[in-house]
Amino acid sequence: MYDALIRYFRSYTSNALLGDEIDLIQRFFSLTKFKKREFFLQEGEVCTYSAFIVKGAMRQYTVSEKGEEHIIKLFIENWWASDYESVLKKTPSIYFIDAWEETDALLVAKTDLMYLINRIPALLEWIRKLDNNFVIDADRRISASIRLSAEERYFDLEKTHPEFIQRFPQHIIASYLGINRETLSRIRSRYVKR
Amino acid sequence: MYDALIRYFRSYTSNALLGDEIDLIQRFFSLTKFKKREFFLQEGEVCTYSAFIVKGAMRQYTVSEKGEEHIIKLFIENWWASDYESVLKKTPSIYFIDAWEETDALLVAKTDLMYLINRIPALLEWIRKLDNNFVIDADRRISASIRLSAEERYFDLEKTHPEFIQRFPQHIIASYLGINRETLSRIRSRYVKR
DNA sequence: CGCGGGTTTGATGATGCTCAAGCCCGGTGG
DNA sequence: CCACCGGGCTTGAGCATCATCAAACCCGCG
Repeated sequence: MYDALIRYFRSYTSNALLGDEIDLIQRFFSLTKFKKREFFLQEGEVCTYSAFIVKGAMRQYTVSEKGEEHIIKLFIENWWASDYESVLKKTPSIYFIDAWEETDALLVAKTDLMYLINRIPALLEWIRKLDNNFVIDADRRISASIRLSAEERYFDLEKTHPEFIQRFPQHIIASYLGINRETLSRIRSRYVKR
Repeated sequence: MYDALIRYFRSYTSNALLGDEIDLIQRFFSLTKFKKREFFLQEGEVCTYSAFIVKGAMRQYTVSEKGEEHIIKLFIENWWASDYESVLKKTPSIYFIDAWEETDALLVAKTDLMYLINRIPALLEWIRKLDNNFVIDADRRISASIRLSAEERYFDLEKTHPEFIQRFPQHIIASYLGINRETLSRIRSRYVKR
């Protein structure tokens, strides 16, 4: 179970991970299973953990007064589910995070993760690269939302994250793109015809 | 001139900045002035510098085939103008960055900045916090673009970045929000009436 | 067989875009 | 001092895109 995590860390870093460092890491991460629709985080809570997904898929979303879900992130294997803002600023989250599929995750408390990063050079290298990737990904999505139409954003997602389109039902993808299910259905039907 | 930069770094870090560290920093940052509309980066170039804005304002945007500008970022005093993705991945940028106002900036090469971060603990602390802020800001904007209408996004910006609204003309703000100038004009006129 | 979750299709309407014209205001030059 | 110009803002008419509401369909599963 922890192998996946260690392999993941190694893939990010040129620094070696030593045996006792691996032990230390294992001590602070605890395996947790989520059933479908089980919450990892609910609106109003302060998020204090990050979840590394070993197997499964989760989603992060808001619920409007009218009860509409707006999905702002999707997570699958080797991703981290967490509300960054809430964790870092210790403020109540405006999001829900739940499991879309049955999910095995390794949870780590923020304070423990900080400790590990300070103590293990490989993890410092990892977190810096991860943060960079987050920024690049986020910038791309912002840029897409400003420049592209609904249709173009769908095809952009097909290029940048085909794994999402295979894995999640269409109405989830639609919400993630900020359009509604019927519109996405029509966009797709326009192109299936040829 | 360098005072602003040093003060800025200090505001981010609990680690002290020593005299010889300050000397080192000054050696790698060079003062550059930009006239209005002068480019810091053009589409197709690889971005190798970051610009700390001491005084002035810059913008980052794409130009579509039809010649429309889509502004994806605005920078003012104490911000960093740079194409993160191009810098980190060494890929040609899809963006232009130019000065909107006359601007004094301190430029640093990516490799020099890396060197400084490795050498000066206060700067490591700074860059980590900065990256975190970038992620939080970007997430907020993504979330806004999915959840909110054009009108709501404008009022959201009024809350989160009132300094932009005062500082930039309306058509720039409209582009930054991903709506067009006429629409923003109408949104505002609806509310001035009371 | 019936149910639940997901997708599709159609009719209608709101939101925001396009194109076109006019206005406002500060700066420049005759 | 006035005329003109450019940049920015506003307003209107018509249109495209996307959302909403409603209904039907599809399919895997108990």
